[in-house]
Amino acid sequence: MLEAFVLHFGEMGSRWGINRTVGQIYALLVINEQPLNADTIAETLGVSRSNVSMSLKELNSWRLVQTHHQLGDRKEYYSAPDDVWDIARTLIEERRKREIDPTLSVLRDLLLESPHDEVEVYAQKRMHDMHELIELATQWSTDMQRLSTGELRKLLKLGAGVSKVLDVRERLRGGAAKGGS
Amino acid sequence: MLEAFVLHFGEMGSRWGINRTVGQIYALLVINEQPLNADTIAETLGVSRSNVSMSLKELNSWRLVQTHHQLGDRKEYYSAPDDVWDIARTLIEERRKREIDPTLSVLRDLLLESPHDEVEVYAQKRMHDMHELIELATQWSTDMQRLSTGELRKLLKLGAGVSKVLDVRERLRGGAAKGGS
DNA sequence: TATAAATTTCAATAATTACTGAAATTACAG
DNA sequence: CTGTAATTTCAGTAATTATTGAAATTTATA
Repeated sequence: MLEAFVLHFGEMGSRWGINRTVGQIYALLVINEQPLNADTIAETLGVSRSNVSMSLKELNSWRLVQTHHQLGDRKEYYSAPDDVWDIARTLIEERRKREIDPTLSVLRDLLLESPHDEVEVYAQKRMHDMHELIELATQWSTDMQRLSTGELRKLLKLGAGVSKVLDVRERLRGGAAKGGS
Repeated sequence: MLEAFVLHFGEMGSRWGINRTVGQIYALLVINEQPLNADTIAETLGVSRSNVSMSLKELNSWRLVQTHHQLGDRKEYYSAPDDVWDIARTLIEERRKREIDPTLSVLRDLLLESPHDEVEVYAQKRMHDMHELIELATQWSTDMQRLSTGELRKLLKLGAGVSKVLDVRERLRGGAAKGGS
């Protein structure tokens, strides 16, 4: 069972541009209550000690692992946060910093250039749309990060139902006017 | 400018487990108003014709491209949807089908097994949390898919502000009772 | 149906990415 | 400090993934 879990997340990781071993190590940390040391991880997964070292460094750079020490033991022990929602939050935040923000920056730069022909005019129109979409989604996600796990859970559960609530609010605010925030 | 855009999305793609050429081709289609044929794409990006063929097949399997024909021309012409929100919707939906759903299925299966020891008890607790999180996020996202681009835009703009609106609703519904849907 | 254009497939190879073991570095108890 | 355990680095190698060109297949037209 533990093995199936670890293997699956190794696979999934590699589909999302995360290397297999990194995925497996994190899966292992997530389902282990006790923090693990690098040697144990290497032995459990059947990979080299140096691979574990590099992978943990990677996970650490994503701020996904916590380190601990056991009394009278010089080894370092690693664990994942207790709350999976925290893990998700960190993952999203880091991915934003590393991939989304640079993309927005590229788009902004290209939108500042003056188009030289019709082709570039259209290209900029598309870039503008993309920029708006990504900006909105990012802002929304950043906003959500501030909510407590409980509030977030409630909100997600409501799903598109929110839309109805908002309609009500709009009507209360007076007028059938559409749009505008 | 077109080049910078195409190159950036080639890079980004490869970070997300999408191969560079596939990313570049799609970027090219997105910023071109006119549909392009495979030869033009190959020439523009400096890759082989066969690579373009395979990449388009891949994009097609993600339902991200539309094909067209020009009168008196046997070549096939490819384009991306007009609305970038549609592109995002399709991308999310496909990724759900291919990656999220299988993961949920694995988690459900493992949760049905009876734990043999304390270690597995804890592992299942974590799997349960993960399952709940992914299930909620997925359901929410599926829900959102149904909204029109306009509604979606409005909702995202509101961000965590929704939370306040919901508080109001809860109070209206009577009682300071917390939780529940 | 024949044929020529267009597209796809696939085995070979190129390029990239992941992994290892050995050496170097760091951390720490005595 | 010194010596040892633990960790990290890194050059070499293994494994994977991407790309190509040639051959096979499909498609459309006459």
